[in-house]
Amino acid sequence: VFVSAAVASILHADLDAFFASVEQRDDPQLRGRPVIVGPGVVLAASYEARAFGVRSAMGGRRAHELCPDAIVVAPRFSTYVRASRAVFAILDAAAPTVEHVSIDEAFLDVRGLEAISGSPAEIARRLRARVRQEVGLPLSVGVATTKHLAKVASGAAKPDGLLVIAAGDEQAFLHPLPVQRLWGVGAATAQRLRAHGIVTVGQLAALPEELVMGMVGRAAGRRLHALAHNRDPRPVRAGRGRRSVGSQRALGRGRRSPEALDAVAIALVDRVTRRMRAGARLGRTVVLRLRFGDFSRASRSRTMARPTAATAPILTVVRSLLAAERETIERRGLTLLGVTVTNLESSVTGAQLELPLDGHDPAALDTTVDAIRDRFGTSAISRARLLQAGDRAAPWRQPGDEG
DNA sequence: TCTGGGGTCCTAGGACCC
DNA sequence: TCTGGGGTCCTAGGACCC
Repeated sequence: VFVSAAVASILHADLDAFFASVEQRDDPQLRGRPVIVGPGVVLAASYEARAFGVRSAMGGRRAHELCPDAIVVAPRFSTYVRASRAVFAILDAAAPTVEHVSIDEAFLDVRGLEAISGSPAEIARRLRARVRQEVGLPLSVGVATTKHLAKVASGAAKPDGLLVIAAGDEQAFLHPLPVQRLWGVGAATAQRLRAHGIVTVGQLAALPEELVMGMVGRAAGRRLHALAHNRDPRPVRAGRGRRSVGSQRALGRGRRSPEALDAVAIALVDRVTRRMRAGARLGRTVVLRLRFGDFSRASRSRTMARPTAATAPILTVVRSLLAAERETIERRGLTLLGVTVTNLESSVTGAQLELPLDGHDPAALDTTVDAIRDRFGTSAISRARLLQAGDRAAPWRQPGDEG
């Protein structure tokens, strides 16, 4: 399906400096002042702190040098999750198709809502006002014909702004921007383009696709060329599920005994499997992430015969992958250990098989969907909707399979 | 600047299958 | 004995994003 909206009706909603804004909301003394959510690496910086050059992912020491007067507060993740849920409740009520991208970001497709809710710009204005009034947070919104441009627009609208790129104005907006503003262009790709004298989106757009592919690789080149021309066929997808669940822990420089490492592994596996069970998800591939004493990285993975969310089999795999690296770890030291489970599928396939697929009885379907929600929680329902819509990509177990 | 924690997608080679 | 043409799945690593 190639979705290309004739009018700008895709919204990208993005909470400004999310963690830092929540802290300023809850402590009036922090308002108007540089706030860093830390300590250690900067998780979020208020706009007052950003004015001094402080950025997220920056080391705490560097941040202190740039902005010695910043107030550093410890993160309160459960408060952020609550705030995020309150915002998403408002977004979910505003459009039938809302794609949750991360804790502070979402796409909305508001096509066809003109008669009920007004123009996309009016919907965006109302969303911003409601989030401000009801949750107390600044929300920036970009409106455009594609997801990519809506995201670029919300970025340009920040802080606390709204920017609508009308159909037909795309190239004029896009072309003067630096290439880094394109989705998927980071330091490495920007450097490669700069080596060819390409700095702006306009310069990139002037090149034939083959040339761009030669500079940055096949897939990336194709995507960049399309984005520079504002071609982005990705539709807004309701409630897209996550593809992996992981947890990791930095270990510092000190040496750890195999027993201490095993204790960390147990804690990581426990965290990951708990989250999988809470989300009714099973996984088949276990990835062990390692970072050595010199900060080089490696990953080791193993795919199991059957998907699971149980602690024991996943811990067994993690232990065996870890044991195979023992010598390397002893030689080079270990500064980070992580466990990620991918190849996820929903654990509710048993219930899915009970759907009356050939009956087309809406009442029976509703009953089944309600039953699934009661047993497995709302996270299972997005999957059921996808299947209802005929999503062939969703895993579909055969009746003879176990589980 | 000595370094968090959570993710996504792509590439490439090898094993294996018909 | 040598080899076509099509494919899937797994593993490891890299770039990127918030």
